[in-house]
This record gives sequence, C-alpha cells and structure tokens, in this order.
Amino acid sequence: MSKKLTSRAEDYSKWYNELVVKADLAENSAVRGCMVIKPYGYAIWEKMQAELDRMFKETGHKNAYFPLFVPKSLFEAEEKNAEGFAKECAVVTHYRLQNDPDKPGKLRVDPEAKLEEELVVRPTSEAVIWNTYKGWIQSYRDLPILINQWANVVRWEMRTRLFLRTAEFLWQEGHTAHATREEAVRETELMNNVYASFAENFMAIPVIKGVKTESERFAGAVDTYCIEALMQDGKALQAGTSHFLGQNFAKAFDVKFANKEGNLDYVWATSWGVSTRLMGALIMTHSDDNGLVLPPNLAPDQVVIVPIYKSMEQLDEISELAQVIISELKEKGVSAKLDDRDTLRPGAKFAQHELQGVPVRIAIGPKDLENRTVELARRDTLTKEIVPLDTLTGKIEGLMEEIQVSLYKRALEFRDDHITEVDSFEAFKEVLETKGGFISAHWDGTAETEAKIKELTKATIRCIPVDAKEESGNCVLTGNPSSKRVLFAKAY
RNA sequence: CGGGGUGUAGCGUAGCCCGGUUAUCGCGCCACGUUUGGGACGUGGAGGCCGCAGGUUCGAAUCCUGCCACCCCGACCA
Repeated sequence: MSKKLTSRAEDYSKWYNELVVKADLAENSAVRGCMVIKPYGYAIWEKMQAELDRMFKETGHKNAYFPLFVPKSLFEAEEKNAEGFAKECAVVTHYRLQNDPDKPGKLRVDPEAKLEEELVVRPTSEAVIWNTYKGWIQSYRDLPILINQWANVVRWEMRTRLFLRTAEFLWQEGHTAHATREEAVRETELMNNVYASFAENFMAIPVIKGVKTESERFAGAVDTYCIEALMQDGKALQAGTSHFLGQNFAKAFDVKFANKEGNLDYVWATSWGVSTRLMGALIMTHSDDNGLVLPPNLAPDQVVIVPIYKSMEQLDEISELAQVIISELKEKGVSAKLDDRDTLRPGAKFAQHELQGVPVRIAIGPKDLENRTVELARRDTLTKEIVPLDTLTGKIEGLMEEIQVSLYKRALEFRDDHITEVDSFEAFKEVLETKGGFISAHWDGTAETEAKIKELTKATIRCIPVDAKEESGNCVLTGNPSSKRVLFAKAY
C-alpha cells in the first residue's frame, strides 16, 4: 500500500476515493454498487444518527419501521413518485431458488416460484407508509402523525461512489401527516431547519437553506426544501431534503380525515431525509492532503494518546499516567484512548491517527515524564505544543469546542468566498470554469432556461435560497425579468 | 445504459504484442533480534486456480469468445 494519499490538487476525486478506503471508513463490496461501511466509518455514522435521532425526538417525532418491499400496485399509486423512481428500482420477482438440474452444485431461480405481484425494493417509503397511514387516520384527532424510520433503501445507480452515490444506502426518512396545509408546510420548514442546524452545529458544515426548482424537486412533492453544502473542489452537494407533499399521497392512497366541522378532507403530508451521503459531505468539507479531519462532535475517539518508550517500565509509567488523563477527560465528556499497540512505532501511529482524523493527539515520552508535560497536536491545524500536565485536561476540554468552531469558520469562509454574483452569461461561464462554487444569478423562472443553462454549462440550480432578497434584475441567459437571484453550481 | 481503460499474492506492479523452465519486483504479512520524540532495520519465512467461464493449441497469464468487477468520460441521480 502506498503511504501517501494522492493530493487534492493532483486529483480531487482520486483523493476522495483513497481517503475513504485508507481511513478505513468503507470499501466496495462483492455486490455491484453496494458498499461495506467499516467499523470506523460506521462509528461516525452512529454519531450522526444519535444526534439526529435526539433532534427528531425533541421535535416530537417517534421512530417506527416499515417494510423493505413495496408491492408494485402500491408503488405505482402516486404516479409522479412512481415515474420518478421507476428507472432505478430493483424488483423481486421470485421467492425461491432450487438446485439447477443442468449444473450440479449450482442454484437457479425456481421458475415455478414466480410472485403473483412483483415487489419493488423501496427507493423511498412513501407508498407503503401512506398505504399504512390510511388505516391509522379517520379524524383530526388522529393527527398529526410524526414518524421517522431509520432504514436502508435501494436506488439502482449506474455510476456509484462510496458514500456519495451507492445502490444501497442508509438513511432516515420522516413521514408526517397533518390536518392543515399550514401545519404541513411548517413541519417541512422545521425539519429543513433541523437539518441545517445539525449540519452547521454538529458537523461544522455550513449550508444554504433553499427551495428546489420544479425540475430538481422530489417526485411527488409540491415543494422540496433542501440544505446545500459546498465541497472543497467547488462542487455543490445536496446534504438533506425536506418535502411538502401537499395532498398528493393522501389522494393517491385515499387518506381522508373528518375535521372539526365534520367534513372529510385529504390529509397533508411531508417527508424528509438525510443519508450516509453526509459522510461524503463531511469528508469533502474538512479533510486535507494528510487525510480525514473530523470535528470533535463526530470523532469516534476525540483524543488519542501515543506513548513513546524504550523500556517496559517506561511504558507502564506512561500507561498509568494516560489512564489518569483518560478518566479526567471522560469526566469532562471527552473520549480518549491510549494507543498502546506494540506493533507500531510512534511515527506510524501519528500517521495513522492523522489519516483517520482524530482531532487531538497527545504524545507522552520519557522527557515528558521528567518534565510533567505532554506534546499536544491538533489535527485541524497540524500544530504541536508542549503542555504542562496540570493544565492539560482543561485545555483539551476547551480545544474540543475551539476545533469544532474553527472547522466551521474555515468552511464558512471558503463557502462564502465561493458564492459569486454574476450578471452576464459570459461571467457565469467564466466563474464556473475558473473558480467554481455557487453562482448567484438572476433566472427567469422557466424550466427551459434552467435546462438550457445546464446543457451549456453543466451547472444546475441548486436552490432558491430561502433568504434570497427581492431584487429586480434580468435573467442571466434570456434577459427576461427576474425578482431574485438563485444559486447555480455543478453538483455531486 | 453508451464510449474508453484496467483486472497477475492483502496492496502496487513486471511479463502479454511475438504462447514454451520453478511467474518478476516493491510494500505489507509471519518469526526472531535490535529499535521506539513523525510512516524503523537486519536475518529467516509464508503467501498465486495470472478476475470468472468456455474455446484454440502438444502446451495459455500471454491468442479468441462470453461474463463479472473496478476506474475515467457522458446520460441519470440523495
């Protein structure tokens, strides 16, 4: 295995692929397009899950679980949704294998075991869920229903990349039912705000909250809200979406309720999700040419202690000290571990922990024992300093917050530097080619113009920012009047 | 799904055009010893159905066909 990671400048996409594998986050599997998430990668995902789950519950949601399979007849009920996902559905047609009479030792699909009705492997769960909600909802008293599920979904992608686009991925999908349009819209916005706050405060990833244009909207939604993040290579990445589904699914699945006045009305719906794609966003926001950089909130180990020793006696002495440090840190809510593997030398450990993004590293050697100090190294800045033992744990506690904030600030600065306002199509192309990032420009509001710009530049409208200010201008392509700027970018 | 490329030990590779000893080298791995403040060194050792399946041939890593996987570029996409 080569020791050095390909640099970002050399080949960003290669850098990403190597990093995911070398940092032991995930690898490709024997199944086309499907990844194996390795323990270290999964530990980071679990941190995300835990925080999101907490936030969902805090906003009144409960977890439940719905089936992996969707009977085709249910799947096709909401036409737009079905049509949108049709091209990428895996379908179960049989329920049994048998020994192949022609090839001893081999199995074949039993031709007798064809399913009456094919089962679609869920690309998303609206269909099963709304079919279920139909049985749960009669009256306004049954509303709202605020449910989330943690699940895997399958979308048969042509080109896959670890975390960013895989045929199977893990996510959460919230599905809520409401009595009024206003309440459902509020829920949609609330959850988009939850995502934004999670991304910014927990993952240290600045995001732009916005609304999707019609062509980028979720199939079956009335409105799709999103959070858009900017990666280091200047490409945008949709990090989360929240959909106002109107009454589309209620109508498709005939879900009506009696309101307070005794009139029947269709239920209003939302759905919202974030996926393991966030791992990709995390990597491409903070990491550097030395490897992964983790914000303390997401680091499986926030601090690692590397002992430097010649004799076993020294190791014992260092280990004893390390245990004291570890338990003091634990009291302060900081997770730390001692890397006492005797199979690697210190330098190799430094390199590995750097590659894996551990926020803070402590090295303790004979000199430190003598001086009552340690060497403290920050992953985000790659700086080192000698710290006296008696101020160590307090300093680290503060560092956790400092690193978290500084990563966010660094990413925010980069992001803000890469939002460029342009007022001509020439400038649009110029900025896109030379600088990348988001381009803030006027758009005449038509799908035709959007498509034309995509065809000419490969950039799409990432969103209409929710805080976009009213400003009269002219469409960057057609010159037609426009009332606000939208954000364009090349996207993942 | 279209175009291009690549599959040889855990990883990276030589050999392939032009078929012919025991398949090359480096890293990693194992044992022992010396080491340990930024990816250690020595000695010894293990590890290969040459991507898979057919075919051509006295003989296939090498030639032919099919399949599979991965990478790059397009279309699609969270």
